[in-house]
Amino acid sequence: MKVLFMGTPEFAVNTLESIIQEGHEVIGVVTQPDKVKGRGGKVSYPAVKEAALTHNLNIYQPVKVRDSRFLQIIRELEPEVIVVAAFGQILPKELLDIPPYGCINVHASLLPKYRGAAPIQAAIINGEKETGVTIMYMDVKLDTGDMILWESIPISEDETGGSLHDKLASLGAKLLVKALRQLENNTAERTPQDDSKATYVGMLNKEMGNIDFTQSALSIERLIRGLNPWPSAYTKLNGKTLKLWKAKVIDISDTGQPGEIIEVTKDAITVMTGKGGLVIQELQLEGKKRLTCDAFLRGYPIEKGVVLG
RNA sequence: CGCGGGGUGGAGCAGUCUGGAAGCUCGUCGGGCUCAUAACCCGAAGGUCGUAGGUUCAAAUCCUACCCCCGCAA
Repeated sequence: MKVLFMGTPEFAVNTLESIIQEGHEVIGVVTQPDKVKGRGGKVSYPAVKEAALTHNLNIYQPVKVRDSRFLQIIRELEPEVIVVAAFGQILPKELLDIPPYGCINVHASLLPKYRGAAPIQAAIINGEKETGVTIMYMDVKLDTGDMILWESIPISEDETGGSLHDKLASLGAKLLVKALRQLENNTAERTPQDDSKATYVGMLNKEMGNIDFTQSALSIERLIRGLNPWPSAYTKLNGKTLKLWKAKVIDISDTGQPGEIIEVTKDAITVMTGKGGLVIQELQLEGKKRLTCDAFLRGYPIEKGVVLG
């Protein structure tokens, strides 16, 4: 099929590659404009653009896809189907109506749960036992379209946002290709979402990683995993940002205030929370590398009684 | 030219301001103690102090350029 692909970050790359491998004709790749990123204000390309470049595909980077000139360009490409994966812009109805087979989307959750921008991390943070990927037809509202295919995977005890992202990205690619086949054969089904069960999650931002130690150790631990590797969960130690990368919940009775370091051994720091204790196993001080707790303590002695936050 | 921290035996750090013998906490190896140990005691190996120049009698330390890692911002 003649496919127009729309996507931006790493998550979408798997899907793009799979479509190419499957032998479809990718007539164009639409991605977000280049942005100034990184230290020193260097310009970097979206991951999808990098991939598109290596395959010599036509690349479009409209600031707004709803721009009429851009819509005209798309019409002239005459795509049979538009595949969208983590693109980052809302598609207007005029665009959705262009391809005869419609616009289909790869979404990293089991819809109607976790509609929106950061479903992968949300599933971990909320302590879900499983999550998955849904392939659906797009409509004008956000992630509300009829579903074609979905598949679930379990969330393991040590799952991080990064590890789950990778799993779902490859699962999503697999399912999307399968859905394309069904579209071609006219065997794709439409299952409406149960809107009454819908939940929404917003974009990830730095602020949500600021650890509130009055929360339970359980939910803090999930936050740490969910926001790993980005934007990461953090607190403050002696005025400096301290990122927490790995921790373990322990059941202890109340001693000390939330955020207080109640025990320091040679290779672990235990912090009091609103409910239970949190044993920090891996952390990173501002300007420093990510370290295991024992390595950190060798060069940065910490006293019991110090309060984080 | 976005702001800032840093690169010192295998790990994490001190030492740099005020040039003058390579240090600390661990790890590793050997020995001892012990019923035993991740504990304790004794000893040993292991370093181009990011790279290249410069200043100096003398540079981890001062000057110049470059490379790499990291936090913020985006």
